[in-house]
Amino acid sequence: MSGPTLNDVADAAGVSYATADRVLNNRGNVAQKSIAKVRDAVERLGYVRNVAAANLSRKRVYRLAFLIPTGSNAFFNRIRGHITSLADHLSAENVTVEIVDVSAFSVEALHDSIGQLTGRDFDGVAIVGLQSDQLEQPLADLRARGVHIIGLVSDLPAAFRSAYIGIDNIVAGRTAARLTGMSHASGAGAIQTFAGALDAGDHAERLQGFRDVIAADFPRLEILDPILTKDDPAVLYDAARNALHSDPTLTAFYNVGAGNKGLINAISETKGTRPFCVLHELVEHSHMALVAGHIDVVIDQRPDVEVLRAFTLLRALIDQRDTPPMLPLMPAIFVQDNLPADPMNNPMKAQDT
Amino acid sequence: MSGPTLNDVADAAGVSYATADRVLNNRGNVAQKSIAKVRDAVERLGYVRNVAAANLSRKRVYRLAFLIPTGSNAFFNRIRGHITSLADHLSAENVTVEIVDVSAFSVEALHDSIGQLTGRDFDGVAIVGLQSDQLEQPLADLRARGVHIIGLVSDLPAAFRSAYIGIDNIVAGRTAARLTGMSHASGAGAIQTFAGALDAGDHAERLQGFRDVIAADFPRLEILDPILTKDDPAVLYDAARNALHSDPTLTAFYNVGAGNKGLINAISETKGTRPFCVLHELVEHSHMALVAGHIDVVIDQRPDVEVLRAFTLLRALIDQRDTPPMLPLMPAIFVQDNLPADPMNNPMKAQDT
DNA sequence: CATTTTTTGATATACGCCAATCATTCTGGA
DNA sequence: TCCAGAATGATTGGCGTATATCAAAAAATG
Repeated sequence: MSGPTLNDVADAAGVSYATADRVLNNRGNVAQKSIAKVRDAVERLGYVRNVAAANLSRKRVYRLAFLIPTGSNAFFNRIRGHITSLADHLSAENVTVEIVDVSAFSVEALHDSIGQLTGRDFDGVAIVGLQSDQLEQPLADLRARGVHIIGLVSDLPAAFRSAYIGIDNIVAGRTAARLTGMSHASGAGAIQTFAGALDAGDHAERLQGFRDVIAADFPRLEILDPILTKDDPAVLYDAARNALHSDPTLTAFYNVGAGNKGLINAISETKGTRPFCVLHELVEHSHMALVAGHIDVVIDQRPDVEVLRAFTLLRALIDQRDTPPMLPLMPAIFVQDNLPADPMNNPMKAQDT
Repeated sequence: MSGPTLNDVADAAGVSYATADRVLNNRGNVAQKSIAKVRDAVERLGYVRNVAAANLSRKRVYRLAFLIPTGSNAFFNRIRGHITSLADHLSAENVTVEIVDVSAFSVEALHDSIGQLTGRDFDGVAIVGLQSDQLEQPLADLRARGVHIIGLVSDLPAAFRSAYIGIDNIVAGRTAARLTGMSHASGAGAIQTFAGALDAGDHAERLQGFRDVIAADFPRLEILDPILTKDDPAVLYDAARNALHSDPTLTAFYNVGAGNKGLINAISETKGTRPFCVLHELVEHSHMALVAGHIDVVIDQRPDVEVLRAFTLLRALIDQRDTPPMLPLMPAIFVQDNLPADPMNNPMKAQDT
C-alpha cells in the first residue's frame, strides 16, 4: 500500500540500510558506485521519504522568519495578519515563526536586519525585499549558514534567493486598465493616474501595463500623467480633491500605489457623479469604500495566497523536497459583491486552505 | 518545544497511559470519572494529538472517493483534473482517491452510485449532489458505515452530509450584474439572459442575484426573461444567433448556465460590435474566448480551491480533528488580462498551494 | 462473603526514519 | 606486505502514537 521503505531500497540496491541512509542524507564517506546503486534503486522503486516519520524521528522544528516593512501601511499589516494566523495553524506541525519589522523602503535598515538574522538560528526566511547590491553580502552570509531565502511581494537580487513569490505588476496594471476601459462603454474619457514614485519598480510596471492596454484597446481614453504622491494619504487627498474640482471632465481615477485613504476621503466628500475609480490592495478602508460605493474596483495581489505559498515553499526547501509546482500568481478583482466575508471582524483573513 | 505527549497527559490526569489512550480513542470500558480526569488534563496541558505519529503508527490510509457527473461538461472535467492532480501530490501522504462517474442530473443514477459506495471501504466521500429525499436512505447507510460525506459544488440534503463546499450562487449572480452594469457607463440597455433550467437551484439563484443588483443600482437596464437552454450548446447557439440578429438593441448577454460553446460560436461569427458578455466558469473555451475578445468577463467558482478544501476537510473529519475554519468561498472575476497562466498546456490547473 | 464484571495498570511491539556506535572489510600508498 | 584511512555492515535507541495482551485492582452482583 504505502510505498517502499528505505529498507526496501537498501535491499534492492544490494547495500546495507546504513549505507542507503548515508546516501540519502548525504553523510559522506560513501563510494561513488554505492551512491549510484542507491540512487538507482530509489528511482526503480519510486521511493519517497516518509516525511511524517522523518520529522517524528528528528523532532524537526522549522524555524522561520519573515522580514516585513513596518509603518501604518495597511497592506503590510494585512500580510502580518496572514502570517500569524497561518503560523498559528502550523504550530501543530512544529513550525515556529518570527516576524521581524524593518523600516520601510530603507536599504540600510534591510541590510542591518538581514545581518542580524545571521546570528540567529533560522532554517528559512521570507523577505520583502529591495533591489540593491548592498544586500548581496548579508544575503550571501545568511545563505552560507544554510538558511533558505525567498523574496516576498517585492524581490531581492535574484542570485541571492531561492525563489520569489509575488504577482506580476504589469498584469495587475493591465487588469486595472481592462476594467477601466470597460466602464467607459466605448465612450471617450480622461483618466487621472496616481503613483507613489516611478523609480519604485512595481509602480512603474503597473502603470506600464495600464498604458499598454488602454493604448491597444481603448484608444478614445486619454491617460493623464501620474501625480506623484509618495504613497502619502494627505498628498493623495489634496491631489484628488484638486483634480475633482478643477477638471470635471475626468472620467476615471487609477492609483497604482498606496495611500488610498486620502483618495477615498476626497471622493466621499464629493457630491454628484464621480469618476470611475480603481485601486490596488484590498484592506480595511478600500473594502469599506467598495461597500459604500465610493470606488468601483480593487485589484488585489492576494497576500493570503502569497503567505501560504511562502510557508509551503520554505518547508519544501528546508526538507530538500522538490518544490511543488507554482503557477504565476494572478491578481484578483474585487467589486462590492464578491468581497470575502469575515467571521472575525477582520476583512483580511486567509481564504484558502 | 513540541507540546505535551499522551504520556504527559496520563501523568497529569493521574491515570495510566493505557487509560488515557482508552479515553482518547474511545475504546470503552472506562469509568466516567477517569474520562473526566483525562479530558481535563488534555484541556489543561493543551494536548493535541501528533497526527504524524498517529498515522505512522496505524499505517493510516485515507481512502477517498469523489462522485462527479459525467458527460462532456467542461467544468466537471476541470474538477476531475484538479482532483487527480491533487491526489497525485497527496499520494505521498497516504491518500488514495477514486473518482466515480455518475450520470449527470439523474437522481436515480446518483442513488445507485451512492449505494455501491457502501460496499466499498472508503473513509470519506465528496459528492456533487442533488436535493432529493430519495438520496437520504443510501446516504444514511453510507454514514452508518462510518464514512464521512460532504457535498461539493451542488449540495446534498443537509442533514445527511457533514459539510458543503461551494460558492453562494446569489453572490455569483450579483457579481455578474455589477460588471454588466459597470460596462454600460450609466447608459441604458437591454440584457438578454440565458439559463439551463430554472428549477435547478443554482441557476435560479444566480439570476436572482443578478436581478437584485440591476434593479437596485442600474435602473436604466432592462433584463429580458431568460431563454431556457438545457445547457445545450446547440440551443444556445441558435438562441444567441437569433437574438443577435433580431434585436440589435441588446447591450449585454448573461448566461447563468453551461453550454457556453454555442454562445461563443454565435458571437464569434458576428461582425461589428457585440453585446457585453458575461459567462460562468473558466474552462478551455471560455478562456480562449476571453483571450480572443469574444466575451468580456468570466465569473468562476474556483474549483481548484473547492477541491483543495474538500481534501482538507475530509482529512480533518476522518482524523476527528476540529475542522479548520473556512470562509465562504467567493467567485473570482476573470478578464483577459488576469487569466491563470499554464505551464502544462491545460489552462485549468490548481492555482493555490 | 464469594463471585462475576468492570475498570485499571503495566508492558510489548510496530510504524519508518534519524543518528550514532562499533566492528569489519576494503582500498591504496609506502 | 603492512597499515592508515576509507567504506561498509550490523545494530541500537529513540520520536509519539496505536493496538493488543495479561494481570491486578476495584466495583457490582447475588
